[in-house]
Amino acid sequence: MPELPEVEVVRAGLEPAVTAATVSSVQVYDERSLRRHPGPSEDFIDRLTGRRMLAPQRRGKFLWIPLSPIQPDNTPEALVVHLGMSGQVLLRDRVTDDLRTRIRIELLHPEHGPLRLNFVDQRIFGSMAIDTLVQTPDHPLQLVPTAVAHIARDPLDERFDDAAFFARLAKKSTTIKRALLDQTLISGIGNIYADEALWAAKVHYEQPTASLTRPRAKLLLAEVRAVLTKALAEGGTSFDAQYLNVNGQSGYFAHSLNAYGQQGEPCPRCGRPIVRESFMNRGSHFCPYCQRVR
DNA sequence: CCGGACTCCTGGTTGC
DNA sequence: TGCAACCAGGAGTCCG
Repeated sequence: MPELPEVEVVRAGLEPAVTAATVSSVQVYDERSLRRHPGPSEDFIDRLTGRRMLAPQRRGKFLWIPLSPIQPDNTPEALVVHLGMSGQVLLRDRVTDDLRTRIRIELLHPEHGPLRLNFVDQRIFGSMAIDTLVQTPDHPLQLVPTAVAHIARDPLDERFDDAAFFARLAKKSTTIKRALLDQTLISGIGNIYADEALWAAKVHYEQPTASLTRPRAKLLLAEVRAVLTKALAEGGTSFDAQYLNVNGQSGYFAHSLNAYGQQGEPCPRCGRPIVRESFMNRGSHFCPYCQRVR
């Protein structure tokens, strides 16, 4: 279940390997991984083959690799990757295969030579697509894929507007976990880090956003950043020097979780049992004593 | 605007 | 032991 830290680990791992590399060939083994590509797989292959890749970018859980334009006046395009629930982008040498590879992209890098990207995805909730890049409304020089245009900046983005976020929270009539998972409000947070940040800030997942005091909202945002930053630091430590095993799941369960999946276990703060409740078709894990609606 | 239901999907786990 | 039912959830869509 890759969230912001896992996706950033993938982005950072891909950066030195794909930047300035040229796509020599593309194989699509499962068309379902192109669900979000506007066209048949032949179109995906045609538009990607021969293109040169630029530095990978990320917003929230979306990752994209801008492609060098064929003509200077062409509409800028990018290869957009979403890992969904189980997606991985594995950076390999030219002969390594991986089980459940849905799409393979062969690259030639001017310094590193031939490389291969295996897009592996067990559950096929993830996808690859070629998309056009458009301006972001709040920054004329920054481009994002059209599929990402509605996604809010993430809390580790230096242009994330804390005050605007608090103002939108106060105006909404919804509950806080729903808001944290709303990628148009704040991006990059999934079920695991939502539960972890709420636990750390002692906020109940059904706390109405409008009644969350400003100090508590500030604390919650700080805990969101702390949880994401800590996970990022732990996930970013397992790089292999020669061939980076860029793995969306790496380090995921290595870090200690205080609430997520801990139902029945003692709350690390008060010792009372963590409870799991069903919410939004997923589990919400929390301490009923530490985290109360108020 | 809001929330609930539904869709996509497969492999590990649970239950009979 | 074997097999079916269940469960996990990110994101989009549709509907009331």
